Amino acid sequence: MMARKKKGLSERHEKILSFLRAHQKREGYPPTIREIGKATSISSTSVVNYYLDQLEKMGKIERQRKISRGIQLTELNPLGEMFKIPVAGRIVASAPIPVPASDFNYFDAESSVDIARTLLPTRGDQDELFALEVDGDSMIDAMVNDGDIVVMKSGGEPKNGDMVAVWLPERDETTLKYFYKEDNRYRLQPANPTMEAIYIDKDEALEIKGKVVMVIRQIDKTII
Amino acid sequence: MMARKKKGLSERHEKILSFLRAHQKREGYPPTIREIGKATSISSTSVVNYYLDQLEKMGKIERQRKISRGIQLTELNPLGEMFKIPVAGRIVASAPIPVPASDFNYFDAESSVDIARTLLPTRGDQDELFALEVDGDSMIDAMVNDGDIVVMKSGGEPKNGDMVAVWLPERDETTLKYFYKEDNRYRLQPANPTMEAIYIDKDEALEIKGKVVMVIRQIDKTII
DNA sequence: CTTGACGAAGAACGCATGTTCGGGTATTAT
DNA sequence: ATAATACCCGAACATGCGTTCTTCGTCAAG
Repeated sequence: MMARKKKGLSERHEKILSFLRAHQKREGYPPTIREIGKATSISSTSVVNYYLDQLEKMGKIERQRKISRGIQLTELNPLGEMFKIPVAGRIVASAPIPVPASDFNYFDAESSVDIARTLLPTRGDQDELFALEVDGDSMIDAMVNDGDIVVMKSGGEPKNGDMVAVWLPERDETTLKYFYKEDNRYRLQPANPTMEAIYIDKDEALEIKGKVVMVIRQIDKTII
Repeated sequence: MMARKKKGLSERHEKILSFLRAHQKREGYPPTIREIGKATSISSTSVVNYYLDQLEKMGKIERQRKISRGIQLTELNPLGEMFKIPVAGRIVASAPIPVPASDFNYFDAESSVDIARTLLPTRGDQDELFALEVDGDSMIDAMVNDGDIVVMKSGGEPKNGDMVAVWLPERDETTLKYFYKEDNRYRLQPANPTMEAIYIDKDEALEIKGKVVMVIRQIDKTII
């Protein structure tokens, strides 16, 4: 008896949208007009169609005319927005980083993490990405803890300000630091601002193993 | 002239599977039998159906009979792989946490992060999840830095060992700590093992705003 | 050679599903 | 009051699309 002419989404719009979400998650494919009708107590397919047209104009959904179940939520990233990144191994301060072979095209599903594309640096070959699990507390000066997952990108020259994983052969040490090239040396700055930078002479060996793109800490890993 | 009776996946099986993957990613809904046929150079729908039946027996796909486009890959987690988590605001040491209203069913696309379900705690209402962006260096003792994104879960009693966001009214302070209930006090343990715990008497006020589920640090946010 | 399983077509059949149309009833504007 | 909207049926219509039936060629075993 009301809720008319109220601009924005009406109750039916909302119900349809949430049904679309639910159905897609539950079944893996979009519903038909009639299914939407049943779920939202709309008896006529034409009314559903009427609302779908409105939702499309509002940009909430996208429709493929003439094809069955051709309805997608624009908000819902059509799966595929995800990137599977292989976990190449563990990273410890006392050992070099296990950089994966350059030709890993398919990887074991067991050892990979899924990251949404929206969280990854846009552009750039994401095939060069790999991940490492941090072993031990030795990276604490980089604000990285035991069990954290470090996503790295191999290849490419590090720019000033990049966080990189470096292997210092003369110290037998792997470390994560912000990288700065200075006149006669490299400055490796810890992420933790309360800690001091270390300096590496230009003639001292230094191997940049990759650029750190992201750090993930899963605190509650409850299974079940 | 060969490839017959070779158990396992034939070339056609592979082609169909990869087309299913591609189509789902590209269009957001499964293809029809005829579309599969066209894409894999199979002229007859019955042949496609023949292979689909085999793939279903092998457990590679799941079919909803009689339903158009009722084909799903089992490999691909049928329940939307990704979870959109609303970013409720920023978290600072000097102010309480902005916990979102309990009835946010739809949220602005602009302020949300996508997290793969595989990285989130299984089970449990994921509707209670929300995210906060860290403002400033004040959470360094929790190994959390400026700009990090903290994913939290509201509701539920904190268990010993959980990392929680607490608001200490008597100190006007928000902090992230591991939570331990001890005899006459609460012990709030920093994530950084080199730092000391703080103790809160049982009669001192303490508000647990949520349980920290995940911390994400995007280091390279390069756009384009 | 015959038989049967397998791979493949093509066409017909029929339910599934999007589209359209004529006809309603409120609410609001003119 | 009349007209203009916005909402809402229900039903017919026209494809879309899964299913099934018939036929055919090939290969391996009996």
